[in-house]
Amino acid sequence: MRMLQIHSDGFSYEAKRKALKNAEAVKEKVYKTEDSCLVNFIAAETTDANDVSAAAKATAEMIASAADEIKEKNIVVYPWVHLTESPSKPSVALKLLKAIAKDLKERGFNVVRVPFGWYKSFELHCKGHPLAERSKVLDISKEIAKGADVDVTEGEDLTALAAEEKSTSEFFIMEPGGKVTDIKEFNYAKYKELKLYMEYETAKDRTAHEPPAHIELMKKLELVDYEPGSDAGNFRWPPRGLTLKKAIEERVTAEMVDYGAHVIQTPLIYDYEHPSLKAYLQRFPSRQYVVRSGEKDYFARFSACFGQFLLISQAQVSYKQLPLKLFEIAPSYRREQSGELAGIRRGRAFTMPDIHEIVVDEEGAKAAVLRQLEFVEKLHGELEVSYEVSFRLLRSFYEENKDFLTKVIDRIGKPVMIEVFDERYAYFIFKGEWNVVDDQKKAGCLGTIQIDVENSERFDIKYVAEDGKERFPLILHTSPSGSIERILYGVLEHAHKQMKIGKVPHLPLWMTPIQVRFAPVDDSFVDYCLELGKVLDAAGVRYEIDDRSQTVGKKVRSAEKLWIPYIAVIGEREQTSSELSIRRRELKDQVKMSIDELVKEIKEKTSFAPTQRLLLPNLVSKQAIFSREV
RNA sequence: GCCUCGGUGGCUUAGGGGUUAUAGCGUAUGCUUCGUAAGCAUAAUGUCGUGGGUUCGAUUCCCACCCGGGGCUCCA
Repeated sequence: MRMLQIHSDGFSYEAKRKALKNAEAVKEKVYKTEDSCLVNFIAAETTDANDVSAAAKATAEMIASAADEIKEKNIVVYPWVHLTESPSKPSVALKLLKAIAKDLKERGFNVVRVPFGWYKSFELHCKGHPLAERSKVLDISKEIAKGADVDVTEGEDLTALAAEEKSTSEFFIMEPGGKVTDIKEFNYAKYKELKLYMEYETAKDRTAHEPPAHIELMKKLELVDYEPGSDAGNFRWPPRGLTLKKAIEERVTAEMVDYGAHVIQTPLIYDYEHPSLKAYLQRFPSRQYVVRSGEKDYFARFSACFGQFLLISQAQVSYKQLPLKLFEIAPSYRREQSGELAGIRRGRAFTMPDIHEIVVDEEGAKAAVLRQLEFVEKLHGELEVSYEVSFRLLRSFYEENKDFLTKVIDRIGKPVMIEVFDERYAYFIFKGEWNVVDDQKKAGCLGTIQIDVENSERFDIKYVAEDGKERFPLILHTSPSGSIERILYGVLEHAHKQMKIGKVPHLPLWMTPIQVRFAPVDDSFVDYCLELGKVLDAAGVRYEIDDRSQTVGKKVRSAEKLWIPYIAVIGEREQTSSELSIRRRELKDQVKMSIDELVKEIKEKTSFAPTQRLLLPNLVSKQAIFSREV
């Protein structure tokens, strides 16, 4: 929408002849007033078609505030297409103008709407004061992206926010066996981290004075870094970090394949106008990245739900295939508020392993939760971090399923926090969360299992039942591990906590980019290192050779600063004896072993993880320095 | 989005309305060929976040914007 506003002493027009076949019918072709008025020449643009009523409301608001500033009660709404180079269709323009006029009348202004689709003559007399001539531009698609203050039109459902506000919750701790204790009464002596997690969840003051510890670590270890050329909260992954990221992705994918998932890939951007997506989006305040393509706006997905739901809604699904699982490593985007961003704990771009499991009914869903618990617990264990579990349940579901919940908590094997809420503010009736607590006592949610009771209908996802009829299933939304970024955050924060209590920080061996570093004592042993490297290549062990011409002390220091778990100094002794001298980080020792024994030890400790190649040259002298120190 | 603190070579950082803006790490070159956390010497590298303003003069003061930290709100 583009608008030219003139504060005028008097105004008149005369409709001469029709410019459009379907021009408005006009009773009075002539209008004239001597009263002062605010004349608004308005052109509707293509973008306004995205949401005419929102554009109308925003425009009316602009006019009303301008009128208030100049204390004017008389408003003229004048269609004037020539203000824009990308006019909307006439029908959109007419709808917009009518809606603007209606809105302004409701605000108590005297409104004259000049007929649409005519060639007209007009006269006005600009008052010439500083506010008498103004122009305004509105791009409603941008306003849609901003979300908050956009009008809600017919049939839309924005009840989520309101429901969340008035929803009341009860918090308690449930132990294996089913014992329930109020969160304030519970004895946390043996459960320090659970206490921290509970305090975080229920705290009013979340003040932290230091930057999160993982931010410095992620740069120093050259794993991941901010990209200043992108939007805030978008990261770049140099090769060490990318190796780790892919190792985690492949690990989770392998687990999901074992679980029986259909592994897929779906688009990054989606059409705002798609009926199912529209209904889904309107349930929530919008936090999307908007992507403009030609005349249309798309949004970057904020989870894998859309693509997976659209794919499965058009697939043939029989009860025989249930429970049916779709899995995707889904790069996703959420335009979080700037103040919410915190390193890789919370960014605007993240990589979410996301599985949706389609089940027949609530019984099927509960059975699926018990199955999914297994891999969620297993994967979190492999991250070598401590975590706290919580469940959030709708009261009715909680009341009817206490036995089920007890079974779940028995499986978890330690006390968990329970929140029971009275009003369903989102699509789920059950949500499990696996959380890490960082050094700032803030919690970050990794894995999650949710039972979704409303999206099969919204996305028209059906299966054919035994009786040949189509039925809506329930859907479990699950992230087996949480986003890769969040995992790394958890791992690094855990390492930092270890450091603080005097332990050696480390990355889990299976994900660490470099498992072995060779430090030849001088140039002449580089060739022997290359030979040893071939053995590691064959075994799928990631290594590098520090072939820079430096002292051994300095090479060891460099490897230690990168937290490399196995450092092998290679010199005359090693070459002649074929025994390696290995410095093991975690055990803080130095042992003799053959290359085969080294391979065996590493392979045994990482047997559960798929082989991931190192994604940069093995020779350190050939590696660019991205953000590491030495 | 709002409040608040910050941004000085690749990184960490000193400084401050006025001559040529520090230092360490890293990098380059030369020497050193070294045995488990820093070998020696020399050199290069700065539009002091960006844009505008005040001033004889701005990296320093003011404004706007961008980026980062913290907080509020938020976290489908």
